[in-house]
Amino acid sequence: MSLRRIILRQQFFARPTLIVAKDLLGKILVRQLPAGTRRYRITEIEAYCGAADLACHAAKGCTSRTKVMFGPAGHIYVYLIYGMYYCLNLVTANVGEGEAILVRAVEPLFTTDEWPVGPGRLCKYLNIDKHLNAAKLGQQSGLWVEDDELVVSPSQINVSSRRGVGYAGKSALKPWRFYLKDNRFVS
DNA sequence: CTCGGGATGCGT
DNA sequence: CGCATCCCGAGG
Repeated sequence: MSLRRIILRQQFFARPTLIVAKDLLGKILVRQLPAGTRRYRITEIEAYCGAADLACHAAKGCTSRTKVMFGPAGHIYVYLIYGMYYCLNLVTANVGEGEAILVRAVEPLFTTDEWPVGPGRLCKYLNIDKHLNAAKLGQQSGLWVEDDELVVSPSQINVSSRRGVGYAGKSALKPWRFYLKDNRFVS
């Protein structure tokens, strides 16, 4: 077991989104709340790749909602979906590109009955809502990502099309969902 | 202003 | 498969 807890900095996220996505699998999402600090392994994510990606909110342009995605990497983009669930995204790539990664599922690294699988449930259990929107990952926001030096090789990653984006035409076919093989905390 | 629909989850 | 529930973006 590890344990050098190295916090991933802005530079980690300021790279091509598909690269960041694969590197993010297996990393540790940390949530710091008054009740304590909890750690979760990232097991499932999706890449959303800017204006040309019709499934990406950025395809609608830089609006009051999407401007966070167009801002600097390493920031948090949270939005409300279906009137009841929040989705957690981590901004990637360069300023102006409008790219981000949706965190869909994590594995709790502590004893719990939580089942933070699916973007809505994940936000529910980690107490993530619109107040975190536009914040920067780090101690200040109580949400960050650590590298525990676990190595995830490409052979341990499964790839598929993204969930719930059938409306996005050709973009819906992009193989931009990534999840850990042999991990039951996947949707 | 209205209106259609959504990066979901849960119960049937 | 239907539905809850509300914000967003498009259009008048």
